[in-house]
Amino acid sequence: MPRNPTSESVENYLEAILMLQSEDKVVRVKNISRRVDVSMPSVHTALHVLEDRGYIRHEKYGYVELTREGEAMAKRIYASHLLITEFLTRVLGVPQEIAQHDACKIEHIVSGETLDRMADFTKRFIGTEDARQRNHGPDPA
Amino acid sequence: MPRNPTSESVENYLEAILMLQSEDKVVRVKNISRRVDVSMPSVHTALHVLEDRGYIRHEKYGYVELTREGEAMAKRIYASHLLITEFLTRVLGVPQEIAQHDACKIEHIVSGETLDRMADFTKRFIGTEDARQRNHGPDPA
DNA sequence: TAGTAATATTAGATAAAACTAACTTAGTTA
DNA sequence: TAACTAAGTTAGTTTTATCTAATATTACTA
Repeated sequence: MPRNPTSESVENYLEAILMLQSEDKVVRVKNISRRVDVSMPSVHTALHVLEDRGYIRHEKYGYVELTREGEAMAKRIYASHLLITEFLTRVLGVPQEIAQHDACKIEHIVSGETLDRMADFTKRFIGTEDARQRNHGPDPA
Repeated sequence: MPRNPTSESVENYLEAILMLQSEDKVVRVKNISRRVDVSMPSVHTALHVLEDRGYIRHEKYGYVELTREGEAMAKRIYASHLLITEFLTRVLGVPQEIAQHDACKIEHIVSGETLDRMADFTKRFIGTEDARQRNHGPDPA
C-alpha cells in the first residue's frame, strides 16, 4: 500500500467520529466499531494512527475526541460527501441509496477541482430546474 | 484489505495491458511496469493473480496476452474511463489532466447506475451545447 | 560462439488494514 | 464488597500490494 498521507481508511474513521460526536455527544471504540463495521481491535489500531497524526485525543479506556485539526478534516470530508451526494441525486438522478454508496467512495479520491465544478454545476442546475418548474416550459439554456 | 473479487490493482493492470496491446501489438513485463509505474517484480506477482483468475496468459519469459474474459473486463473498465473523462471535461469543464487523474480513480469504484446516468447526461448535454453553438456561434459546417 | 546488456524471475522484506483469541479494566449489581 | 458483564486492549496472524537485491534467461553482437 502507498504512503498516502491521508488514506481512505483514516478519512472514514474521522468522518464516523464526527457523526457519532454530533449524535451521541460521547464517542467510544464500540460505537466507531459498529459504525464503520470493523472489529474493536481494528478501531483501536486506527485510533493510534489518528492520534499520532494529531487528529484525535484518546486516553486508555476513555472517550475519543477530535482535535481542532481532526474536526476540520472530518468536516471537510463530510462536506464533500454531502456535495457529491447532492450532485448525484439531484443532477444525475441517481437513487439515494446508490448515491450514498458512491459518495462514500468518491469523497476520498476526487480532486478539489472536480469537487468545485460539481458544486457550481449543482447550483446552476438546481436553479434552472426550479425555473423550469415555475414556467412549465422547455429548457431555457 | 477486503476480499474484493476484482481489486483496483487488478483492474489497472488489465487496463494497461489492453492499451499496450493496442499500441505495441506485443506486451512485456517491462512495458506494463513502466505504464503502471510499478517495479517489474510487482508486475510479475500481479500477473500470477491475473492468470489465476483467467484474465491473461503468460509463459515464462514470454509475452502477455489477454484471454477473452480478460479483454472483456479490460474493455469494460476502459469504457468507463472514457465515459467518466468525457463527462468531467465536457459537462463539468474539469481540465483534461485532472479529469484523467480523477477518472483513473473513479472508474474502479463507481456503480453501474451512476455510470449510466453520466452517459445519459453527457449525451443530452452535448446535444444541447451543440444546438447552442449552431444558433449563436459560427457555423460549424 | 562467447560475452554482454536488457529483461524476467526469485527470494525475502515492508506496510497498511483488517482479523481472532486471549486477557484486562471498569462499572454495575446482588 | 465480590463477582459478573461489557468494553477495551494486547498479541499474533492474514491478505494485498508493493519494494530491493540477487539471480537467471534471452537476444544480440562482436
